[in-house]
Amino acid sequence: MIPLELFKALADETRLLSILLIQQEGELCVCELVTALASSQPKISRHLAQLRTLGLLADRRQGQWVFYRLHPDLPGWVREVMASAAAQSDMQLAQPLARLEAMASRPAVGGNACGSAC
Amino acid sequence: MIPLELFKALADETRLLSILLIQQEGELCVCELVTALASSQPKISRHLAQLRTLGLLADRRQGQWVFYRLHPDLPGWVREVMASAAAQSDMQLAQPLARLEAMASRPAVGGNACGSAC
DNA sequence: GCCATATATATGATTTTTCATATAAATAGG
DNA sequence: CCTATTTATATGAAAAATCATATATATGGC
Repeated sequence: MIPLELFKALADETRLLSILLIQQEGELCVCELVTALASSQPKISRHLAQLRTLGLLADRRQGQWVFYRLHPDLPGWVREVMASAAAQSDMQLAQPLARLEAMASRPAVGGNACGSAC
Repeated sequence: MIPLELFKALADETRLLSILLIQQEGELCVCELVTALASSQPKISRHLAQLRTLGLLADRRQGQWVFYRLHPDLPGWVREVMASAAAQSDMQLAQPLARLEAMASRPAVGGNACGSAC
């Protein structure tokens, strides 16, 4: 990963907000990002696949859901850039975070699909 | 300037290398960047104008040359992002810097247009 | 079969590049 | 001083390339 590749990856609103939300929440599935960003499922899925291919995100399948998180091996300078951006993104993240909180049933937290068995 | 705008500005090879070279050298004119990046003059000029319009660069005309420098009022988080990128860009900057050094007569240094009178 | 996710194709939109030309300043010759 | 001529830079317009989105289809787990 060279700087030019990172900046291209972060130069799209959907990808930037997705990665900042994932950074803040630790892990999010596709359907949560679809709700948070009020976008279509194929659109979100395609951008997440792009970030995964680049090595910025790692994914984990849990039943019907695929959860994305920051790739554990991210170099320090990449984390630095993302931290600088995150510190300036309160306005951009407020509404997506509100929609995330407002989700009736979120996978893997509170009332998730497997109930108290998980 | 929001993070998305900065990342879009840095997501082009010509713009990224231009701004990193300017950061390292302090100030460069258009013709020096044309040589360093081995690109066409209109191409360089357009990208510099874009960076100036965005507030990332400031320009100064000195005779026939126009010198570009980092805008003095750049916010700290922008400088942080650029510093993280610069620290990873030795490979990308090596050849452009070599071409810069190899320029027969560089404006405002060594043998410039006004000779020893300046 | 249903739900969540992924992929393929086509299309629209934006970005980037090039070409030609314009402005502006220094230089040389009369 | 006046008028080419050269060098440096900028810009309008068009072509070319890239990117993003939508639609439709496919896969995989329950």
